[in-house]
Amino acid sequence: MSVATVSRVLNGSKLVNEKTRNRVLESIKELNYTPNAAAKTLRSKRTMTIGVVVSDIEVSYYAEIIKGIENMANSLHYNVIICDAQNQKEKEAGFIFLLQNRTVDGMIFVTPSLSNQELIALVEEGYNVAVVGRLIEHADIPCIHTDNVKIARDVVNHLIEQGHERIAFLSGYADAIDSYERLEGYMKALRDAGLPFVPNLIENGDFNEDGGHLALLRLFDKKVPFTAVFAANDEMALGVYRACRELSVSIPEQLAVVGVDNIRITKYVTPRLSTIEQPKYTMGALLAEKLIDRMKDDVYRDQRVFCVESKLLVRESSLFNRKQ
Amino acid sequence: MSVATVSRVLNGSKLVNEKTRNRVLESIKELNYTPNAAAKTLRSKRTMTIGVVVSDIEVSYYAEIIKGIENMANSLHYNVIICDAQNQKEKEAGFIFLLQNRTVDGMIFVTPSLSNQELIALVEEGYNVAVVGRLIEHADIPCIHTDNVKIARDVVNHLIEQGHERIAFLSGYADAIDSYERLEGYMKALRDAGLPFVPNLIENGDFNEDGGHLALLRLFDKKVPFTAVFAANDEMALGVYRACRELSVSIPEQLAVVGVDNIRITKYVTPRLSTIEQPKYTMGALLAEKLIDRMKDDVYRDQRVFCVESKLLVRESSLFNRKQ
DNA sequence: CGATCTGATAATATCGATTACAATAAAATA
DNA sequence: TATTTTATTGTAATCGATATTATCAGATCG
Repeated sequence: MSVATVSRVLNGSKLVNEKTRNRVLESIKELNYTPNAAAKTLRSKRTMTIGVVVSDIEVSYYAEIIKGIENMANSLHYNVIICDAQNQKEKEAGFIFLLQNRTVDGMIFVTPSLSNQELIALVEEGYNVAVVGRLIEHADIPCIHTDNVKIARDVVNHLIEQGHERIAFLSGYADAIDSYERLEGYMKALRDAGLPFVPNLIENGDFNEDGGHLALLRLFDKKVPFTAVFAANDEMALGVYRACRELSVSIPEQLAVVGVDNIRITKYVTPRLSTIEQPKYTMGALLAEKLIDRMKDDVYRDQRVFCVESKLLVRESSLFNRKQ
Repeated sequence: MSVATVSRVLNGSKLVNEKTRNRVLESIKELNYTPNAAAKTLRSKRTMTIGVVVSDIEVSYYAEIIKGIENMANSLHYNVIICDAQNQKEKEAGFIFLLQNRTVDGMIFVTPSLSNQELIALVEEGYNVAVVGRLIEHADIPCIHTDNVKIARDVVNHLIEQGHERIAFLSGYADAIDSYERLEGYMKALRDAGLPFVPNLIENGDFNEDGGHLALLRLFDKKVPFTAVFAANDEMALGVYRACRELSVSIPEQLAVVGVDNIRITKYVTPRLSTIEQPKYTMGALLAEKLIDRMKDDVYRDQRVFCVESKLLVRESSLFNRKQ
């Protein structure tokens, strides 16, 4: 029994006699042998690991995506290393370095803060990269994103149907692609309905609760009338709730509120928050699958860009029809 | 410039001439060189990685602990691999196998489902193991836990002060150590206050919302009067809220509710949930520090078991004094 | 019966970093 | 100048698994 034979047995080579194979398997059990991953990796250049960089795992939207990534990867015999930047941009660079260092087989980015340029640079260095939440053109990067324009239109149309005519929009970071696209959808829906676009009804936030809170306070300060708020995500909508509580504004009677993401808390606040449900888990799983796919075989490339469907969930926070 | 010299430079050996060192450093930059982690590990037998097995990362209580682990580990130049069993017991065994396979330098367990026996077995196999949330006697395992008896007493005493005399207790899994110890504290507090212990006021749940919901419904079915509920954790308390909504029982007027853990949602529900705050982040950080400590140096061993302080946060869900 | 082929196994080079030891050059000393 | 020290650098073994090549029975064939 040489090391080679053992290796053959472990890798299911058929060039081993049945008797020898059994003898090897027995010894393996007896000695409680586990192959050394480092040695394997050193030789084969494969870690069977993919690294995931996420800007903040506490954002339940991201957490769900990562769950999808993880389960799919595991079922394909890959392991996942999660790098949580804890909302600190500067940490992300460190994680990328770490992942390069540990030579993961691929990386998935679940973060808005890294630029397309940076991702493309990684690809050019030879890494397998995939990204959630945006569309990168002309690069060999699997992408999964949602139709943000449609999301915004669905929300605004719903509010218009409820009789609202002055609808505020709380954007996220002004430079985030999500913010931009949602603003676009917001404007389109207004235009389609023949409603005026009032720039004063737009406020920027930061996708966090505090940002939503401040943004709404600024909005009230302006004394521009409005009866509904479309928050770029649920966290900001929670900030709106807080502001309304402080100012004794009742939701939905005085102000209708709609968010995006369908995070867990939306079902626990009073009134329950209307929001947009996205197939987060599926997004993660699908992306992981596609990434692993192209790591295996770099000749055949099927679809690279995926756009998933999202759905409006109407709850009490936007159910108060002004038309009647 | 030989490989040895380069290695010496990288490892900060002082056996290198200043000029050579600079020359090496320059080349490293120029070639964009990164040392191969697999080779390093193969040689040194150290991965500079610790594995964390968590029963369910979505439980924000655990998530916070893990954040503490991660930050501390990172600051000590260790990486962390998080293994989320997603509440599936059978997954945990697989993860342990994975961690052995990847030869992490140490493992931290943030899960109630693995038995002490199993953990001790790992230690006997030579792994460095640490555990959150329980106390393991006579084993070389750093532990961090809270004084569950005190937690329960604090809660029950608070309810008694509010004038409650018939206080129900919704336990978690009957066999979980937390359940058992909290029950003990509950009984002690009643006894100390000269109140009777009514076995019918105890119901078992599963530490999840649904379990709390069902447990409370069962409690109501019994027709045993009670004016307050001590839920073994916040998730179960949320289940209580749901049951009360369905049955139009008002909190806190008809029923006072207190939970444990101070998860985020507690501040968003109406009324806000009284609960017990535990220094989750610190627990994680401290445990990681201790584990890494003993991985370095297996001669000196300082304190192995830590018990952290927790604190009652009184909010509206238990603020309705019956004495007046 | 010798030559060729085949199936099974052993030997060995390799991956990249570390490290004990050897080698060399430069400096210090006799 | 010869010799010893010291400082610096190179050589080669090593970690454990894998892939390629070599080896060696038996089987098959002319």
